[in-house]
Amino acid sequence: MSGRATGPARGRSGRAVTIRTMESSSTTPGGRARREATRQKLYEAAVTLIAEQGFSATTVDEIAERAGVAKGTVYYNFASKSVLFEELLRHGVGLLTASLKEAAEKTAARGGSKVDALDAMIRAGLVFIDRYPAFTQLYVAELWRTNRAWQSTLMVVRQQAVAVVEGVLREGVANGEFSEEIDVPLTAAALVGMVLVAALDWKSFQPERSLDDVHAALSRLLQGRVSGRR
Amino acid sequence: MSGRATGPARGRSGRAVTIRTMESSSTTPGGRARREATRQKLYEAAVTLIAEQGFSATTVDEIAERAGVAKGTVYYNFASKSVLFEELLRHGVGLLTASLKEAAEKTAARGGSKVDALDAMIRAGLVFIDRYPAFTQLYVAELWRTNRAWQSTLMVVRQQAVAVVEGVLREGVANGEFSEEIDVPLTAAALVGMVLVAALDWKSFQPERSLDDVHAALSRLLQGRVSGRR
DNA sequence: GTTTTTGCACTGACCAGTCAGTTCAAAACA
DNA sequence: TGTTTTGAACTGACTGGTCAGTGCAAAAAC
Repeated sequence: MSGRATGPARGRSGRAVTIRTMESSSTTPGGRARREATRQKLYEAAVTLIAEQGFSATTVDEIAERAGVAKGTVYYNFASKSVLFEELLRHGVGLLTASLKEAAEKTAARGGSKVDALDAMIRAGLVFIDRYPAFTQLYVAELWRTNRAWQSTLMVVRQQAVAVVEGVLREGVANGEFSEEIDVPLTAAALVGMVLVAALDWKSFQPERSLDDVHAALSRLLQGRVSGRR
Repeated sequence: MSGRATGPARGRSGRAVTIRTMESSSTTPGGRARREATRQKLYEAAVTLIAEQGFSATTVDEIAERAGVAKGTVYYNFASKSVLFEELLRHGVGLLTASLKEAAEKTAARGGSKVDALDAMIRAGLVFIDRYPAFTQLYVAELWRTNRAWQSTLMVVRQQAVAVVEGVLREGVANGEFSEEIDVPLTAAALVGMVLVAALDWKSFQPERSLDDVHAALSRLLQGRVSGRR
């Protein structure tokens, strides 16, 4: 409604300094919840679009439109498109890590074995992917890229998640439940990959299958019940 | 011959055309072979750039520059950037599929079990990824995307590769080597994922490890020798 | 009163794809 | 043999369009 009746936009000559109102995520008694809601909407819009098309092919205009928000609002809330994406990554992996940890700890509290813990984490991973398929998709697509701005963010965040699996494997080796010969980092990566790829395939190519079905198949593989009858 | 009977070379706006000093290129193959060589150079340039940056973030100018070729040559050889990429995908997955098939067949000819065949295919997969890490990276990054031009190409090509694994699993079920309860497509996807993710992690985060090391770790997982001592 | 959002015009950089012109190996010719 | 012609392969400046990010005043929310 407003806008631009008077005062021509400044060209190159009068390059005005960007005056961005303070980011300060600190104490904002005013519309803290409101701002948070806007950011959430932007995350949700961005995650699906970027999962479908990739980061570069997704425009800020699209994100704003899908979030039902003005483009200016995107830049009021995030310094740039990349920053929005990085925070999205951090947020998403944070959820996953917490979920994995919880699964491992609950199993331990119940006195379960380490295989049980791994199994519980597989399920937690599947539940996560079931709930946030787009995020998972986007994460996998970006994980092994190099030369991108958010590369370091991604590494940190990846390690947090994998470390949870590695921890359980190491405890299992320590208490004799797992062979001492297993390669912890490699096995952890393989397990994560197994779940990731199986789940993405599930969602992409046979979405009618139930989570329990998929979980059972992966459990069987984990416990070496593939070879050998029954 | 076209134009240029008189005066210096001119572009359309009268700007003088740069006359490049000719590389003598005495060993240049002429005719068809030359074109094929150009396409090969373009594939190689494109595969690494797209693996690093993604499809949309990679420009045709970059690809041409890295291939040591003019931009126009890209469009002389491929209808578009997408077509170049699609042919790259087809070419790469073709190599992988052939390699997996060969591994399975050789094992069968040797009278090996189906687990042996799976193990041989794991190794073949690792060898492939070891040789073409950039292609693998790019493939994984694009596989679960939707709304992209090459979506259908990707599906076809994926199915070719996974089908080889599924075939071995089915044969194993048929001859009683594998449990009848296993879910063939899901298990195949999980196995592929296990190898893919473990290998990409290997290449990205611990490239000093030997292929045998990685293979041993995955073999152990396949044969259920993780839980249980020794 | 302050913070957040809106709406939209605007800029500058970047980029896919085009096309008039150039090169050269091999075929046709002398 | 040497010379001319042909046309597929290649070149790179250029075009038309797209998009991230800016600027700002009014309005809405708090």
